[in-house]
Parts: sequence; C-alpha cells; structure tokens
Amino acid sequence: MIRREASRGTGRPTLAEVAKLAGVSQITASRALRNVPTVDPENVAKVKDAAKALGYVPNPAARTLASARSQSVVVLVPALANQLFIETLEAIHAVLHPRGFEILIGNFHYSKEEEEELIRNYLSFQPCGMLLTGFDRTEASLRLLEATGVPRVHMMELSRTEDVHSVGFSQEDAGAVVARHLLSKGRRRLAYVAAQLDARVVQRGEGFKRALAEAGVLDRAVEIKVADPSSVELGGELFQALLNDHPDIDGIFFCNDDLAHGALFEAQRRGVPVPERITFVGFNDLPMSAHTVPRLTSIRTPRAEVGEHAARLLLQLIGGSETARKSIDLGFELMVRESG
Amino acid sequence: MIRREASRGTGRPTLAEVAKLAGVSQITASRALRNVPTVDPENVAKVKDAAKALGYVPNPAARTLASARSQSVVVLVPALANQLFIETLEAIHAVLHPRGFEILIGNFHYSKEEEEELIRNYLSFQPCGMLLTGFDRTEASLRLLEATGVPRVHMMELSRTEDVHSVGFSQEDAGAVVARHLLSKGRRRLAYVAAQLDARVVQRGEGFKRALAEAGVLDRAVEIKVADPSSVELGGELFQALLNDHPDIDGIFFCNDDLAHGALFEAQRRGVPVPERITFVGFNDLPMSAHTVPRLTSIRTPRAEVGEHAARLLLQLIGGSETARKSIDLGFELMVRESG
DNA sequence: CTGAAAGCGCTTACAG
DNA sequence: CTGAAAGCGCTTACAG
Repeated sequence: MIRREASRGTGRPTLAEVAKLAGVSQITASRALRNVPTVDPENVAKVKDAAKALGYVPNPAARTLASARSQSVVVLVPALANQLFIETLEAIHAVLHPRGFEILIGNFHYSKEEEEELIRNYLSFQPCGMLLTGFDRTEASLRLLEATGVPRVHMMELSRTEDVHSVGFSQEDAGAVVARHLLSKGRRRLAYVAAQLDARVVQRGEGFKRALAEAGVLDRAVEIKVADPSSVELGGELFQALLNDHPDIDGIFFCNDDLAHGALFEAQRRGVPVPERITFVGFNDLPMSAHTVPRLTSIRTPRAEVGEHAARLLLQLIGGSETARKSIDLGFELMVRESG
Repeated sequence: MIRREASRGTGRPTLAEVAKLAGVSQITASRALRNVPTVDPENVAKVKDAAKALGYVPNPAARTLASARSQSVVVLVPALANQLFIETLEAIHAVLHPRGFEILIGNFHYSKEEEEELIRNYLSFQPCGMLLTGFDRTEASLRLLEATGVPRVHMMELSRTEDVHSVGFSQEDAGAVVARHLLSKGRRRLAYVAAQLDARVVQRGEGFKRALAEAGVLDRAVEIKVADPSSVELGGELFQALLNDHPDIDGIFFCNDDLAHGALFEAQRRGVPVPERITFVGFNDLPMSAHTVPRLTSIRTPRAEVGEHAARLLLQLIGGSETARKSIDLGFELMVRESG
C-alpha cells in the first residue's frame, strides 16, 4: 500500500499544522482562532489564512478535554410534541448556533425524575450553559445544578427570588386576564379545564380562580383537572364530561389550545353553539387557532421571544457579565376572536 | 476559602482512580467498563464496584479524543414544527439513549444548503452514526458523507440502489392508493394540492398521477403546487384558490394533513359540504385528523416505526454487522373516515 | 487475559 | 504580545 492513514486520530488537519504553516507557535494559533484579543493582528491574519488553506476545523473533543468546558448548551424541555417548545428551541438555536455553540436538547416528558436523569447525564458533557423550563424539579436536580455552577437561565416562568435568572411571563396574571375577559362578556358560571398538570398549568388556574374570587363568582366555578397528557381527543372528552355534569356552564378556560380545539370539534358535533351558548378561551395561541371554526380566543405566549432572550441572557452569563438582568418579563397578549 | 478546586480538569473521579481502587491497571478498568469480553469476570466486578463507589462517570470528551469516535448519533430532519419528525425522533431516542448514545438533532428547514452546513459541522464531532431524511441532497453533502464513511441510514424513503441502507415506505405507492380510493368513491375530477415541495411530496404526486393516468382521468386532473411551508392557513388559501379556478373539482389529495385541516375549516366557512360536494384525503394522519369535523381520511405513515427500525439498523452497522438488511419497507395504511 | 507506554488535539498556567 | 511545557482523561497498539 502506498499511503497509510495515521493509525490513530482523525486524519484531519490539526492546530499544530496550522501553526506551522502560519509560522507561529501552536498556542498563538489557538489564541488567534479563539479571537483572544492580545494577539498581534498580523499574526491573527496569518493563522486564519493558514486555517482556511488547510481546511482546518477545531476538534471539539480536544477542546473540551483541555478546557474542561464544552461549547455545548443544554436545553431541557418538558415536551417536543408541542409547537410551543419547538418555536422556543428554534429561537435558541438562531441565537447560539451562529456563535459556535452546540445545542443538546433533552425532552423530559413532564417527568421530574426523567429531568433529573437528563441533568445527570448531560452534566458529564460539561456544558457551558443550561436553559431550563420553569422551577419545579427534584431536590437532587437542584443540588446537581448548584454543585456544578454551570450558568443557567430558567424559561417560561418568572423567578420569585433574586438568585436565579429567568425569562418568561406571569402565568398567574395570564389566567386572571382570561377570567376578567370572560366576566366582561357577561359569563358567570365558569370552568377551568386542565390536563398535563405541570406548575405552569396550575399557576394559570390559580390566577383564573383569584380573579373569579375577586368578582365573587368563584363558588359557582368548576374545575376539571386530569394528569393525562393534553391532546385534541382529551379536549373533546373533557368537554363532554363537563357538559354532562354541569350543563349550565357558560364559559370555559382551557389550559392549552389543544384541549380547546378538541372541545370545539366536540361542541360542533353535538350542536352546542360557541360562543352563543358557551364561550371558549384557549392558551398559547397555536397557529391553527386563528383558523378553527369558530376562530379561537386565546392567550398568545411569547414562545420564540422567550427562547431568544433566554439564550442572549445565557450568553452574558457565560461571558461572565455581572450586569445581566436577573429576570425578564416578556408578557402575553389576549387574542380575542370568535369563540369568546 | 477552605477548599480550592483543582486548577484544571473537572474535579470528577477519573478512570485512574477507579483502577487504583479496584487494584487493576487503568486499561483493564477501561475494558471492564466498556464490557470488552476478554476481561476476567472477577476484575469486571471489582472495577464496576469501584466505579459505583466513586460515582465515576466517563468523560465523553476524553473518550472521543482518544478513540477518534464519539458516542453521538446525528439525526438530520427537514423540520421540527411537525408532529411527524418529533415522533420519529422520540422513537430513535428510545432505542439509542438506553444504549449510551447521545443524539444530536439537526433541523435543516427543508434546505439542502442548510443540511450541507449541518453535515459539515456535525462531522467535526466525529459521530459514530448518522440518520438522514431521504436521498435528495447536494453533491457536496454526499461527498462529505462518503468521504468520512460514517455508518448511516436513510429514513422515510426507500433506496432504489443497493449501496445504501434505508427504512421507510413507498411514497409513490401511497399517492397511488389515495388516487384509487378517490376513484372508488366515484370521483373523477381530482386535484393534488401540495406545498413544501420536497422529494417525498413530489413522489406522492407522481404516484397519484400515475394512478389517475391508468384510470384515464389524468387529463381532467389539476395540480396546485407551491413552495411555501405547509400550514393550516395555507391549506385554506389553496382550497379557496382551487375552488375559484376549478369549481367542478370533486376530490382533493392534500400532500399533508395540515393543508387538509385548513381546507376543512375553509370549506365549512364557505358552506361547501365535505365529502358530499368534495372529498378530502390528507397525508400522515396526525392525531387531530381523527377528530376534525368531518373526520379526515388520511394515509397513516409509520413515523415512529421508521425511527425505531432506522436506529436499530444503524446499531447493527455501528457494530460492524455485514448481515444488516439494506432496506426495510414499513408500508402505510389508508385510514378511511368521514371526509372521503 | 493484562499492562506500560504513547498518543489523541487541544488549552492552561506560567514565564518572559 | 508570545511560547515551551505540561496536562486534560481516556483508548490504541503493541507486547507478553
């Protein structure tokens, strides 16, 4: 055989080769490529030219091993089968990928135990930052996070304490806004229909009930909560159950649009006029909600914006900025449409 | 401060410490933990006990650097904002994660150029395998894949040649099945409405038209194709346009369920009875399709199964199995419901 | 079945 | 602003 591959290694050009071609030491080449500011601009140019000429691509494993820190950001979400988090992930990606960060996506399926296992596992990759969903997790998860001291930002909810960074909006306030909207439409016999009972779903319900209490109609309100995963099908079933048990309900707040869509289909099948007989309000404002029959009134949540701001905030923390804001409230918007 | 962190490194227990505690050499410890079969079972037990006692977690960066191969599998999908690929990803994860593989998800947004950039980027992580969507990519992408020789499996379509591994079903046949179904319902003036024109959408259309040609009704058929991303909204718009230009159309095949859902809403708004006046058939059978009004007839695609089988096949290739099947046809199923 | 040595490709820490 | 040396934590290749 004429030419043998190196018996070990990747066969790709290395930093040493780049340095040699550029006529500088390896460490200077390393600094130049990482844009360390102390390097002579002339040398930076030489190194970058050499890297380009050789088609040099840094080896992330070597970099991580040497620095004990990867260029990976871990993002933990409770679900993927959910437009919500996809939009958030895309926004995160759009901020971090161009800056050379890798994104490791972990789906914990609304399970704290699964999240704990993911945290344990991903920490072994020495991520340079983490983006987490909310604040509700196991004690062990919390200890792991604190022990490693990896910079992190919590998404979707706002922290009540000053020791963590968060980007989101007030789930409680959003629930209260829905309640006041239904009341303004003259509805008095109201229901909260919820599934997939995570902390945020509970908070929405709390805000909803708080506003009903303030209006003096809480005692007439109904709450249906099931732990099952949300789905269009479940929405139809819960609506049917609600109608059977409480035929005089005149307004429903669904904890998410999926449930509301299913209820909309079921209402139509049963000939229950929406909004005339019952008013529907959803949550999240999925793209489809503007097109259903009738079009669904819903709370538009800033999903993409949460991802974008959380990623930017994390970037500041990774960069060691002390001036980073602790908490960013992005708000929400009630989209009033035909269903109520 | 009482205790300082080590100035370099992770501070985590290392393989050397495990080996020392177990009373064997480092390389024996390494082999024991990787389940290399040649190690004395007694030593394996000692090493595993020591690892457990120390809370040892392998350092993936060191492993990757030393072996020039990571434990990561790259999965490239054209979209995430799409129930389809989420289910596939979940199935892949369920197979690979328990076996210690990390999954790097790349979304190329139906762009071949973006896919090429992702391939280039992810290859620097030295993945041990890749799961790709379909066969339609740039020349440069193909060269990169061939050059590195990373084991790979193509998903969703079936390969026509014998040199690549694939798991999927015949998109063309599925299109033909839809056509024959519409014909069996007495429909003769048919349309194919498609967006997001990737290779698979085109193949479905080809199969559809082939069957129409065989039935002698192709010359009366209409095709609407737009390159825009699919959405519920677009489905409504395309349906409206079709109705205006070709009011006598009596059956429509939508290239995916999202478009069909939008058309269903639009039909209802305009008072066009489905299926009486026009029959609708979708593609993919999203969970919602069984619940719309009317319930949508659609082709159920084996999305989760594709992910599962592709991951298993890849595992065989990674393990060096020569007996792995080249191509796995998982088929599809026409779910006949109310819309046609 | 086991091990000492070398090496993977980078960055850190220190010195100048 | 630059560099020689050491080291990160593993696995490979070879020898026994």
